[in-house]
Amino acid sequence: MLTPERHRIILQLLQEKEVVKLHELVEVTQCSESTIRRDLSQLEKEKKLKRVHGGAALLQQKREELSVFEKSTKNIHEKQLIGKYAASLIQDGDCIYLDAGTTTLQMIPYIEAKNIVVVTNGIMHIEVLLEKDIPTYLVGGVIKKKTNALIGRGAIHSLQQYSFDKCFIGVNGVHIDFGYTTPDPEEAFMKQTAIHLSQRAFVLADHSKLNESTFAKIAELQEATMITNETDEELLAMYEAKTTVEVVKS
Amino acid sequence: MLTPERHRIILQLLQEKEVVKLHELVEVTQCSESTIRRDLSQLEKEKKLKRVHGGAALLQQKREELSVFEKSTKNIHEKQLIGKYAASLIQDGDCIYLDAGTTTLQMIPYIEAKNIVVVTNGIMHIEVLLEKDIPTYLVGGVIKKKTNALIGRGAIHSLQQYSFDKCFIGVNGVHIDFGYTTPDPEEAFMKQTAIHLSQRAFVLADHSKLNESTFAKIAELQEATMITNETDEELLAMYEAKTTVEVVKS
DNA sequence: AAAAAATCAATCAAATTCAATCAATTTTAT
DNA sequence: ATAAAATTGATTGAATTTGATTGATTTTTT
Repeated sequence: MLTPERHRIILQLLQEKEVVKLHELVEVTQCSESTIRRDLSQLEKEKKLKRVHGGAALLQQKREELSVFEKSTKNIHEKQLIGKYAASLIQDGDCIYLDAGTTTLQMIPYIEAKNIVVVTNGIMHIEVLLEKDIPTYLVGGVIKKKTNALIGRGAIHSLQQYSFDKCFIGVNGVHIDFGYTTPDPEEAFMKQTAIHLSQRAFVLADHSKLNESTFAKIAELQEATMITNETDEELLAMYEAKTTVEVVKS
Repeated sequence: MLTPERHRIILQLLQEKEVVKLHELVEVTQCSESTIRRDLSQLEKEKKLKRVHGGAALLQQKREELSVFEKSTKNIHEKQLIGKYAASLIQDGDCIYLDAGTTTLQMIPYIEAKNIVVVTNGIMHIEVLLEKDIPTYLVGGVIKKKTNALIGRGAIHSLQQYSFDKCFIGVNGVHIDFGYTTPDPEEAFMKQTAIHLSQRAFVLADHSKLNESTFAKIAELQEATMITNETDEELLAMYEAKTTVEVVKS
């Protein structure tokens, strides 16, 4: 049996069943495990399917991408709620800065305002923004591999070419004494600069970030409006004494 | 049995069965393996079928369903060869500008030089560069959706912060009178600027680009070394009179 | 948490298929 | 009719594909 014939059979079975076991394929094609494994490897490389333990699975373009960044996002549901609310704050004609990070990424699907312009330092954001036909500017700079964010001198310089109606910033820590913090000083400086360039600044922080603090300071609490989903009244009151807090309910 | 008759039989069998083994064809036509092999080679060259190990397969035009990845790769093989050669020109410690586009994208897997820095305006390039742990800077600017390239005033300004040992530029047309050209003036200006910022400039152009010209001029032929895979001696001599040409052999 | 079972990637040698070459034959041009 | 060109089939060693085997990894069961 020729290679393309096996490939055709594999893909066809996959279309019908969504997932297919290696053993089934061995049965159907009457050739060895090794051969099927090699076929699956190749087809995976060609982006025709996704290998899984025990066989292969269909990959739907969009569902696949979603699951990738679903994996990368703990507390996805909360982040989605926060993102949806934050997106509702954007108004027609706004110039927006979207900070890199998974929380701000969640905003994009919910953006409905027309005629806006978005500047971002998040490479992952680009694809989703362009899919929604939102005119997008990317700041220049060095790419931080771990977070796929643009940072550094070049990024700051590039950012300072703009000014914004609103900016949306992700943080790793929110603390009553230490303010908003994040582990990387370079990233912190990026976020700080964006806040200073914006008329209004919003910090997105799900409740796991509250009362936490990390190495590098971004800004004082009062320099930005905090958007969170924490519902504990006592904690809330404490922060509300220092800054504006908007709470998203589930 | 005459050649056209064999060809007709081969194609007809192929239509019916989608794939056909060499041995079947030997049986049916009653001629030698060698003859059938030659037939298959020729029919493949005429784009009537695709040879595979053990026989031949129908080539479906409905590659629409295929991934963006594959669509983006016309002349992939030639581009890979050119890319591989271009990558070999990069030396340890170089500062490189990589223009957006599929040809320069093909270079990245073959880059072996150590301690280099890459600046690019191609968003697609980033993922591959980071995978190879190459420190990467992205220029800022507005994102052109169609080509995933960063262009415009911001991009130019961002680019001018750097200078390069070498730059590698993709073009759409190479013409003895009109020089290097590309359809979008904004992109042309980006490429032009990069060339001016580089000690040495290389233009990557597979042979389908030769003797073509498009709207916006990038540079004169002599402003960059041309890397191509065209082998026609006469054509080659014509270009070599005007600029340095490096030919990649397959 | 440990053991068992299943699945995996990597490697190997055998079998198949391949491209390249050459001489014999057929076709074509003169 | 003769030489040149093209086509053919056989042969060669090289390249590819294949199935089996190995020990490692993952999943399931105990």
